[in-house]
Formats: sequence, C-alpha cells, structure tokens
Amino acid sequence: MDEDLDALPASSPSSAAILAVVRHTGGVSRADLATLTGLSKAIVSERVRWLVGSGLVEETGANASTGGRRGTALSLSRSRGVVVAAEVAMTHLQVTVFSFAHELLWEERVPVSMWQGPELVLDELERATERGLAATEAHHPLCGIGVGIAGPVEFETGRTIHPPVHPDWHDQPVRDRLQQRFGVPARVDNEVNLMALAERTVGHGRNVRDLLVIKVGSFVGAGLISNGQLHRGAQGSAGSLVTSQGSAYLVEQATLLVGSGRSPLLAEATREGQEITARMVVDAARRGDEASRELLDKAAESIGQVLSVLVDFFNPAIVVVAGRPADGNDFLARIRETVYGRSLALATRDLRIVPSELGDESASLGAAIMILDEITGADLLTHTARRLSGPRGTQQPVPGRH
Amino acid sequence: MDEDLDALPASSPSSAAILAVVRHTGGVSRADLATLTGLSKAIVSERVRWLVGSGLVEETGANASTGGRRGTALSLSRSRGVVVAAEVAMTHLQVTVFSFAHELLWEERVPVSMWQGPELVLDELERATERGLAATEAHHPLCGIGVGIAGPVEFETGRTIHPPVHPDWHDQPVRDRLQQRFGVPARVDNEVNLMALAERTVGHGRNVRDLLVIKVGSFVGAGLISNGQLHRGAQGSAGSLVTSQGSAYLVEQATLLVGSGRSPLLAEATREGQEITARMVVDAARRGDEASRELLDKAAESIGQVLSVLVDFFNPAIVVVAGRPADGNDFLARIRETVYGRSLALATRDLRIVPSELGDESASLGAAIMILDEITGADLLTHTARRLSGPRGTQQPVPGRH
DNA sequence: CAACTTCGATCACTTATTGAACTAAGAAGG
DNA sequence: CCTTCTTAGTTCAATAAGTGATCGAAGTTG
Repeated sequence: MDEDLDALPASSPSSAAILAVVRHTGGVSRADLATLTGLSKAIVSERVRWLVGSGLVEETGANASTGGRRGTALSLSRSRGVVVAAEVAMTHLQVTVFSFAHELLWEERVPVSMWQGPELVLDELERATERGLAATEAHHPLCGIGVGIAGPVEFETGRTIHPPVHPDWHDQPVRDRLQQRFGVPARVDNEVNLMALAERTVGHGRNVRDLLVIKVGSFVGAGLISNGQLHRGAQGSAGSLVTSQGSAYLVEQATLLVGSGRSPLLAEATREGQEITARMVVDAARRGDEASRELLDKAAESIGQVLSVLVDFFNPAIVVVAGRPADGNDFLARIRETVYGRSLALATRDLRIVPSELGDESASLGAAIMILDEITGADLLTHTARRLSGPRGTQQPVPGRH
Repeated sequence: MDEDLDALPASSPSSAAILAVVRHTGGVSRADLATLTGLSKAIVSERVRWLVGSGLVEETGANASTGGRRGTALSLSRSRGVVVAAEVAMTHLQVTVFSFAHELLWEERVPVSMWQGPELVLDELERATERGLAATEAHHPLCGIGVGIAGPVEFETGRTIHPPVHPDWHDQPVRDRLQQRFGVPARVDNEVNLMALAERTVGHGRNVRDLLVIKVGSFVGAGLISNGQLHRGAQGSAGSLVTSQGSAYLVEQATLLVGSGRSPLLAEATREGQEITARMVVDAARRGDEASRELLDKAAESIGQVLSVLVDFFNPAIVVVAGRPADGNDFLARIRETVYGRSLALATRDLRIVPSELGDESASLGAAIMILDEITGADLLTHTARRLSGPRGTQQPVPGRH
C-alpha cells in the first residue's frame, strides 16, 4: 500500500507547486509554469506529463501566441475526478459535486434542520451524496468529501463539539463516518472557516495574507486568515462572536415590531401566516419600511462596533461580509461607517470592507477547496508565497565571513 | 557576492532543519539530530561539520551514555558570534548583547524617553550598541541587530508608522539606519510582537500553536501567534487594543485618588515629590491600601472583559500576561475570573492564563530570536512543525487509482 | 576482557533537478 | 513561398542532495 502512495504526483514538492499554480491560474502553459514556480523547464515538462497521465490536469487548447509557438493551456481536470462538498447549515443541507477545476457539476438543497438531530441530517447528507454521484457518473471517480458545519468542529478529528443546537450533535464523528461510507478521504470544518478559505482562494482575498470574513447568519461568526493560512484556534472554535446580533436577533426584534404595529409592511407579510425571516426584514426596508430600516441599521451598527475592535486587534487587509442582511447596501454602509469611525487610522488606512462575491455557495466552495487542497497536496498560498519571498541569493550574510 | 552567500550553511533546507533543532534542544548529539530531523546520519554528519566550521555551532562536551558510545553534545556557539537586541520602550531604552545560544552577555538600560524624539533616542541606541560591542569583543563578530519598538512598525521596511507619541517618530527608517551604521542585517518590529515570539520560542508557548500575549504597559497591547507564526497584520498594527486601560490610565486614576485623600499609602509616597507610577499602585495595594486595590481590580476586570472577546475570537491555547501590574497575583486572578466567566465554555475549556516567566527581558529576547531566525534561516516552528506533520507515506489516495 | 551497544564517519548508490542543446510551431518580412 | 526570428516543449548528460550499508571508535555490562 505504501509504495503505491509514494508514487503520487503530489508527493513531490515540485509537482505540488506546479499543481498549485495550475489551480490558481487557469490556462497556464508549461513555459509559464517554469517562470512562475522558478523550476526548470525540464522538470515542469516531466511533472506535467505525470499530472496529465494521472488525470489531475488536462490540456485545454492553445493560448494566443506572443510572437512564437503557442503554449498549450493547462487546467485542472474537468472530467476525470470529482469531489463532494456539503454544507450543513442550521436550517438546511446543501450537497454539491465539484470538478477539480472548482466547477459546479451538480447541486441539491435538502430542507432539513440541524434541530432534527445528527442521525437524520447525516443520513440525508449521505443519501443526497449518493444522488449527486449517480448524476455525475461521467466525471468520476470520487476523490474526496469536504463538509462545512454550522458550529464548532475539531478539525483534526473531524468531530463536532458542543454546537449551539441539539445536544446530540456533540462529538459526532462526521469525518470518519463519511470516510468509511464512501471510501475516500473526508475533511470537516466549521462553515465560516470554509467561507474564509473560499474568499482567500477564489474570492476577494486572493492577493491578501490577512483576511476576515464576517458571516451574518442566525448568529454572527467570523473566519480568520492569518499569513495566508486559516486560523482555526486551539479548539477549532476561533471566530465566535458571542456578543453580536445575527438573524436570530433580527427576527426576534421584528416580531416585536409587528406586534407594536410600527411596521405596516412586515405586518402585511405576516398576515399570510408566514414566519418572519431576515430576508423579509431586508425586503421591507428596501421597500421603504422605516421601522425595518431602523432595525437593520441598529444591527449593522452593533456589528460594526464589534468589528472595529477586531479590526484593531487583527488588522486585516480586507473584511468580507456575507449573509442575507448584508445584501442590502445600507447595511454594509453602516458597518463601514462605524468601523472607519472607531478603529485606528492605521488599521483602516487601506482597509476594504466588501460584500462577498461568491454568493450562497461560498461555504460549499470552501469545502471543495479544503478537500482539494488535501488530496492534491497543493495548498495554494504555501507555494505562491514561497515564490513571492524571492530566491535564495537574497539572503543575508552570516558569521564566519565578516 | 552571490556564490559566497549561496555557500552558507542555512542555504540548504537540511542544515536549516538541523540548526533549528540544535537551537531548540540544547546539547543534542548527531545521532539525536538524525532521528529528530528524519535525515540520515550521513547528511547530519556532513552538515554538522559545516556548521561547526562556520562557527554557528560548537561541540560542548559529551552526553551521558545510554549503553554505548557517548554522543557529543552540540549547541549554538557561545563564543563565535553575537547579536545585538534592543528595546525602545516608551520611557527607556534597553540594549542587550546575546550569544547565538540566547545567552545574555551584556546589558545596559538608558533612561531616555521616546517623547524626546527619534534623533536623540536612535543616537543613544547606536552609542549603547557601540559600548556593548566593545564590552563583548571576545565573542565577535556581530552578526545582526534586532529591535523592538513600542508602537506600530511596518516590518517589511523596518520603519515606524504613526506611533502614539512624538509625531517625528513617524516613518523613521530604523532598520536601514542600523544596517548601514553597523554593516549587518537588522530587523525591527513592534515590542509586543517580539514578546510573543519569545514566549512562543522559549517561554510558555513552546508547545503551542496559537498564543496570545497581553502586555500591560502604558497602554495595553497584544501579540498574536497563529499556527505557530507571528501574526503582524496587513499594516503591522495587529494587537492594538484601543479600548483597554494600561498604566497610563492607572496613573491618571491614582492621581485622582491622592487628591481625594482616599489613599493614604499613595499620598505618603507622593509627599516625597515623586511622580506616581504603576509600580507604586501595585506596591500600595500589596501593602493593604484599599483604594489602590480597588483601582487595580477595576483595571483587571476591564482588561478581562476585552480579553474575553478576544479569547472567543482567537481561541488561543494560552494567554500570557506581562507587565508591571500583572506582577500582582490578584490582578491576574481577576483577569482569569472575568475571562472564564464571560467566554465560551469551549474556548476556555483548556485555556491557561499565566504570567510571563521571561521577565523584563522578554522583548529583548524576542528581538534576539527574530534576528537569529533571520540570519540562521532556522525558524524553529517551521521545521519542528514539518516533522510533526508526519512522513509522506501517510498521504491520502488520489484519482486514477480508485 | 569478551560481547554487546551506541555514536559518528565514509563511500557507493539512488533520486531530484538543472542547463544546454534540440525539435516544434507559430509570426514577421521579403 | 521561403527565410528568419521568437517562443514552447522535450531530451539528455551533468550535478546536487540525500540514503543505506558498512566500519572503526568509544562506551557499558557481565
């Protein structure tokens, strides 16, 4: 079993570096790879042959000429392997099949809530995975599973720890269960961590080493990228923002508003027997409901206050805000205003506070990226960072020769 | 100039790994190094010869036998090279000469305040460095200079940025100035960052990947270690805790106390014409002054409140508290109590909040470690972490063979 | 002092990587 | 259309880095 694994493409550092650049920059040629990785053309040529042979990478046509022979574009394979990415959110489950090139091949949303307990949810997760695999058979084999869960996860073991819902969710061996069921490597992490990973890799944080992702869901959580790496914390619980007010608070307050009669638009929406959601408040505010607007404004300011402390403490280059309430422009503007007003001038000098551009799939995308990092051994930033830090010759003098 | 540099010991990854372990574990034998680094005895033998030849490492006697031939103990050289470490604190300047083995060879404290402007302070720094070098001539050559400054520093360029004192301190090219003056590599960083580096390397954070250092000085600042690496932030201003109350606040409040007559012990101390200091408040509290005790208690609680948010957010394995007020047991106890009461159960489950064991020198020590990391190319955690992550054979399967 | 154990050095051999030469494929210009 | 120039990708000999096996040195134990 061992010599087989050692022969893998990603087992050598050079092929990992090549793979990382191919992943990062779609359509590069072998010549580009040589300059980008700093490796010789010879080794690039050999490794690419390996990678193409193993099905990880494929040639996808020719690039435009720059005055000579045209380079052959290389990309991660779209047809010779898939990963499953799943998001276990508080109120639903989302299962996705991705190609190695981060292409979404299949997707399904299952309306099952974490409150219904782990047995049911994980069962649904497995069944949806089966369906996804059946629907994408042409692209097989399945090579890995990445899962994001709303709540703390001990990453090393892939077990949930004390989620703020159903007590049965504590210490569920999600990772081992999936690995055994499907016979491929699985990784499980907190949902917000995976959103941060997605933003770092393909979102707003592509060229940034320190990044904060704020997710306004039922609760407000943060994902941290430090030195280009995900910061999970000692117990994997980093990013918890207990004090802050998410959709749960919003809905609670909105219910009070309806009762007081101060919000005609919300009252109208609920007359049809529907439960209030964060989305309804955002809609009402957009359509001119003053009370809803005020409510959102207060929530945004509260988030901005906490965020301003974190910005001083963590000094990110960029803050990405995701979640339903953040879809409104005013909400983000209010957060910006609060942070810029309260944080240190130095920390906000070049700080950008932006909405996520990855949309609802960002957690699933992050899960796919996590497991792809794992199975390809090609963690992006590790290699691009090495390149940026310059060649060996720039090192400093040392004793003995002074 | 280039082929000369390329021939350096640290230019190869293997010698960097060896050097890192030698630094970490004093008195290891070549055989130990082979098992610890995972390299073969052959390569260890060769590289150690190089390192001893270049003066970085020296043989320091024989280890005890474990049933056969005794190993020769290897340590970083105590006599064939020094680094200068300096701390530019708000109220004084401390210049230290260290051997490669982190041994303090010489130390001087210059009572010059940052408020007197950069020209004067940096001049004093250079003069004290000259004196230190003259006093330790037997251990030369000088191989590098590390400096810690109380205030934000842009690490890449080694320039100060908007310190909260004298405006002249902005954009001072401290690093370049020292490099030119002494002809050796220099590195400049924020004081608290360096304390964190020291704690991570030789202090309480030795075996820990995520660590928070809280320094209670004139202001309260934090140093962050994430994944074993120093987190500096986008502008190098990470760790600022604007809201929190340090000695400056303490002195201010203590002055009010004296005025109100509520603190007989403090009043007595100031009758001799002395200015109030944080130390005086700590002393008074220890000697039973109720008002001082209350004041410290309130400050500790306030710090604890901020810290509890940060603990949830950053989820460190350990928090090290340094600074004069933290010398009192009650102060630390109050911080603990507040944090354990307010933070999430998960984040505090295994959290330790401890006083620094490195004392007043921790910033200087950190400065020495920073520059030694640089000139030896042997960043500790990078190599030990790689070793801990296991051999290649444990990797996961990959497509094409499924 | 003979048998055993561990340490450190040496050397032939394997493996990874480079540099230079070479072939392939296109562009530009007569 | 053919020559010349430029860039892309392959091949191969040379080199650098590291390993494993072997051996002498320096201990311990009975």
